[in-house]
Amino acid sequence: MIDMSNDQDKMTDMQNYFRTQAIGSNKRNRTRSTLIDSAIDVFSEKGIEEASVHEITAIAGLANGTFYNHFKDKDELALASSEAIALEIAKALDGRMSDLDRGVSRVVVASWAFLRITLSADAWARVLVGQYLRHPTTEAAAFRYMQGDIERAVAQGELDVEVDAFLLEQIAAVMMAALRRMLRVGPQTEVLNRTCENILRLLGLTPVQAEREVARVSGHALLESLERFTLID
Amino acid sequence: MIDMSNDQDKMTDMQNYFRTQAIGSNKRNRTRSTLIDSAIDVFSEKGIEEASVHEITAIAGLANGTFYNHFKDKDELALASSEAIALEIAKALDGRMSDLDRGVSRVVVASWAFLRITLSADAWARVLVGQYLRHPTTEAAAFRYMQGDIERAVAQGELDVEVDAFLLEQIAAVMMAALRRMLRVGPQTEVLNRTCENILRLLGLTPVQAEREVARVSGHALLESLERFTLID
Amino acid sequence: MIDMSNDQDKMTDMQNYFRTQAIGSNKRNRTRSTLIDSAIDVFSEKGIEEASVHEITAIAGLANGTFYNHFKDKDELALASSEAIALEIAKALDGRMSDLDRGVSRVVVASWAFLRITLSADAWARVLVGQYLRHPTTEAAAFRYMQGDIERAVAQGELDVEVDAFLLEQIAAVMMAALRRMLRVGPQTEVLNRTCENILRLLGLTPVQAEREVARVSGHALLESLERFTLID
Amino acid sequence: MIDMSNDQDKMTDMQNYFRTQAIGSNKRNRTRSTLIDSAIDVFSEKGIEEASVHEITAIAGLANGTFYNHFKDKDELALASSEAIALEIAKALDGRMSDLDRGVSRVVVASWAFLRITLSADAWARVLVGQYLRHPTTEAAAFRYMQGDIERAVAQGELDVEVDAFLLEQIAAVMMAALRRMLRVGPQTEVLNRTCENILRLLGLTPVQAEREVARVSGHALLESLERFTLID
DNA sequence: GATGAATGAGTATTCATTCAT
DNA sequence: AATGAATGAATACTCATTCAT
Repeated sequence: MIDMSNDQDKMTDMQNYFRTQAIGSNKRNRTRSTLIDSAIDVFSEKGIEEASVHEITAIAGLANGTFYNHFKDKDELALASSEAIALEIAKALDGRMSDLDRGVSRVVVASWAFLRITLSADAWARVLVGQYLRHPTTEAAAFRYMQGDIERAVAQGELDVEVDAFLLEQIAAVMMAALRRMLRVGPQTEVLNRTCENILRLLGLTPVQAEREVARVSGHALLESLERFTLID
Repeated sequence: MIDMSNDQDKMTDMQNYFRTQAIGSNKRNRTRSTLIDSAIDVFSEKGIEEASVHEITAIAGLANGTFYNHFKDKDELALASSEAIALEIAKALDGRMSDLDRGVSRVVVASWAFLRITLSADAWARVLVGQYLRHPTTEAAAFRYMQGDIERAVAQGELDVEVDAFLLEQIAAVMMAALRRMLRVGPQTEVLNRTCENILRLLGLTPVQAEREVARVSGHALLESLERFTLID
Repeated sequence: MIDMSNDQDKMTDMQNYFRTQAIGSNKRNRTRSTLIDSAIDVFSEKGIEEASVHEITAIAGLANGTFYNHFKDKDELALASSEAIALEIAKALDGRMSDLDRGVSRVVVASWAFLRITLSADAWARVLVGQYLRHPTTEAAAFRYMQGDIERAVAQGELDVEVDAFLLEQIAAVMMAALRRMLRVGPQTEVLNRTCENILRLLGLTPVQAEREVARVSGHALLESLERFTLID
Repeated sequence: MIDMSNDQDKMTDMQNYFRTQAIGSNKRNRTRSTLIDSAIDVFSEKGIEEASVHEITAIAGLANGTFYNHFKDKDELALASSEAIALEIAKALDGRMSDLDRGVSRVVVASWAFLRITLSADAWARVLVGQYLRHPTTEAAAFRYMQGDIERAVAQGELDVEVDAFLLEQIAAVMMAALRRMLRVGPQTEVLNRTCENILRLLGLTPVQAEREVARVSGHALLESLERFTLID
């Protein structure tokens, strides 16, 4: 599932990611996926606000009007795009973490991997950030999958925290801020680590504990593998 | 616990805040301030994106073209508005905190007060949040005034942390997330306290220390006074 | 001597000239031609500068935005209009002069006819003049078709002249000046003849030769036919 | 009266030409001249159409409203500017040609000098061309001063031509076309000579005679001096 | 006479959306 | 389902002009 080659072909593949996934599906789904691919392309380049339906359909090689057979408006497409991305990432993480039991470690790995994966495909990151900035709470939902791992850690007696919407929003906020920073300055291990530590601090660990947890995981083969992670494999 | 006595008179005052401040200044400044007042009004109601120059000038009681004698475009006005707000808050805090020496306490008070003050004038909060979501880093600069207090705490040996852009961005992110939440659900002491604690955690305190610091300050007369704080007084 | 029977029916026909030509073509072409007809109408009435896109589309019976499906801006439409006119005139002349061999005579007939035809449709003349005044060199290209006839005359040993851009510009200049005059004072045989003579003088004939060449052609059936020339016939 | 130095200082001088001329005049005249200088500056750079009153007054170092104390609108200023230029050139020529008696030679020298002088100050040329393209007949009046020389030549029996408005317009047209060309490609002796010959051809000389007349004058000290002509001296 | 802030009519241009084909 | 021409509301922005100071 892991692919070490980051060559240009992969980039091309990323631009057709969902369309490729939809091969074999019915025509409606294929067209829909083509639109999402184009949307991610345009959204990431010009921002969601500045993107026009016309440009998206043009890049998709479809007619203007076709868009409206699939989406009510640009907002719906933006939502669908970011959800498709979030789902894809969640699926990838789920597969990889299946044999990881400790809730705290799962939180660290998931956070680290989320940031890392997203940045491997920075068009995806831009869309997630863009959608978050437009509708912070809607998008914070993208992190709700982490809720399960946090609650697992609570049940395991490793975290003492009330898991509520406010907490998830705070976690989403620091992750998104980290993502924005790395979209500007490029991926940085230090930022990845500090962000994970900050999340653990928000979850009630002391700085020392947080650092230890991140260190504990950072030698893990899983994260190593993610260093060269791309979603296409 | 929180005083929400935002009677209409106060609201009216807030809507003319900068114009009132500019009385006695020259005509150019008065008009400019009038535009900022209107902009805050419209921005907070419909969002910066959806606001039209036409509506802003109409509410200001000015001609459309007058806008362009003062601002290049809507972006410049949005920036000017949020900067005017941030400056005003900074000034208010500075005055009140002049006899508070402990850096950590200053950070808590400032954070608490920032959230509290902003919410007393929720139009201001909406503009700050709106501008933050459009230009997160530009606006994060609004929090840079906190940098001094953090560094004071470091110098006093109470914090052990490297104060860099990443840290300030993370703090801004949690504050803004808290602000957004309270703009939705209304001001809540719990959110104010938890947000302050989170900031202290990001600054390297343990959860226990953070809670103690917030508790220590929360009985303080200064915060009490802020309970009924409005900027016009 | 000149037939000015430009009855209203003819005028009406001229106002729909290109639209009429495009009947049978696809919708896109028909709309485009409709816009050109309207543009010629408005341009000739108020000048290219003063014409507004709004007015053009209103007269065309189309929506404002439709314009931008066909032309980037007013300049592009002005260019398209004058080119359509020039092409149409060139086609009309080409057909009529097919059995005229002498280069010099062709130059005279073409010049005379160009001025004459244009004036039969003075809206066309106004557009050509207007576009010429905005972009003299671009529009001078409209006269480049005359280059072939001049070179033919040179090959026939009747003219001794170097045909270069400067020469064509000078010829265009005198023709356009003549056109402007007649747009003010109405068509005049004397102006037509003197302009043709001037062109021949610029081409190197002596005044006597020039006069003789014009006289030689002026009894010609072709010119007679042009006396009552309108493009719809 | 002739100045051989074309250094940058002279350029600066040209930009203040009329203001400098007006030193010693009353304030109203000085302000008016300052406006004309600025107008020539802006008109020549962006074209008359694209120039704004605001920009002209800004460059003049005057307030917006001051403009309207001196001119009704931009058109009036454009006219005043081109007339001021034409008058200045006419004055310069008049002085230099006072001892030249032959009408034909005066026409050649005046034409040659007009083109040459204008190009020495190409901002002037741009304004004259710009104004000509907006109002061809108004500006053609600038050439009416040549009428006297032509009539002198007729009286001397050297030209056999009827001097009427049409003829003057044709001459103006070829001169302006030549000017436009040289504004594009730079001054060229060949263009100067051919233009003068063309004017003589329009005046009824044969090509051979025209060439001889131009050659006759071209060795003349007066033209030689104009090679390095600048208006400031 | 000069100032320059305010005016507001006027225009270009975009773009989501519709609908006949 | 897909097409793509047409729509027209919406908005930004310019700039000549006025007028109180």
